[in-house]
Amino acid sequence: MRVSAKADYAVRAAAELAAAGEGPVKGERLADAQEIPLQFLEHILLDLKHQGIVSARRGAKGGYWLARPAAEVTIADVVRAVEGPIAHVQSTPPEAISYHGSAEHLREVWIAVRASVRSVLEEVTLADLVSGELPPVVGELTAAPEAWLASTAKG
Amino acid sequence: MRVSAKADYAVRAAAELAAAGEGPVKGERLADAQEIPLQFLEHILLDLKHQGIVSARRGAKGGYWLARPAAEVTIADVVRAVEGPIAHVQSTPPEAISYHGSAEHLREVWIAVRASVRSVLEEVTLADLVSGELPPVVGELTAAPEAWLASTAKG
DNA sequence: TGCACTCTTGACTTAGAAGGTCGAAAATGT
DNA sequence: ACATTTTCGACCTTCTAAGTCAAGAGTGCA
Repeated sequence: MRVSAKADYAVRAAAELAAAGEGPVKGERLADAQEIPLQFLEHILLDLKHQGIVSARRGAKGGYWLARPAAEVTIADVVRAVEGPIAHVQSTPPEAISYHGSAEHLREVWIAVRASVRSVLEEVTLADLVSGELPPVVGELTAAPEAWLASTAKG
Repeated sequence: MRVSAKADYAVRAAAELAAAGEGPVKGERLADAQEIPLQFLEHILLDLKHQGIVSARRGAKGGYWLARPAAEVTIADVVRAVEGPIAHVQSTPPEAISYHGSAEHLREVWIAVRASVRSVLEEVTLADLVSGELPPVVGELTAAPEAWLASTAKG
């Protein structure tokens, strides 16, 4: 249940592209702006290209840009492009696992976890992210002070 | 954003212990009941012991049992015992990361993700899990048909 | 005491991900 | 046509996840 470096980098790079607007942006500029290792970033951008999230052109005036409008790309799209499906259990979608005995209802729990993650990541678009006008669900979840603490009351 | 085999196994073993009640249960019986590799499971149970979630005794009448009542152990406790903190980004708690430029608001998004995961995992106790009477939040999140689909409309 | 039983611990193996290096391919401007 | 710029993709190293193996140490019973 952790967010990989790859996913974090991918979203940051995509945000930078969303903010840049139309023209192609060089990988090096993205790497500088977000302090991401350049070579690693280019692998990530390649993944994003294969998933149709960014486009790229080589050569002197080349670079990367968003293949779709920033308002139509969600953070979930970006994360899935580099990490694969969200909230899989043992590399298997939770609805495809059958639990036995006392753990029978665990499937519902994992599905609820996936749904709750999706409720955030599929609502926030790159346009929301760069404008800072995040959808209501984010505000509701970050309103409670304990949301900002590393550990909760129970430890 | 995936659930490790270790975490899944840990919750299943803990559920089995919760269902078993008082007496010590042998590792082998847990492994059989939940189809978990025995040697791997015993490493996991050791983690759970170190975190004070289970107790153990060696010898002929030995085995494992829950150190606390099943209604006082949440799934979040179990997951944290084997995976470490929930929803960390690049092995760092999201509130400790500072994002620059266009990605400035990404921190709020990751914190919202963590809060949403916690809202499920910290609500469900082992007692809830074995009885099948899951708290309302799970029912709400699993009610929508798309929660049960591997991919959503947008892909 | 001795012994069978079971947890405890550490070393080891394998597979894949994280992160980085290098050379080739392709597009642009002169 | 040619040099420059930048993406593209193969390869390599380090680290973690997942799982195995074998030996050590406490517990109960005869």
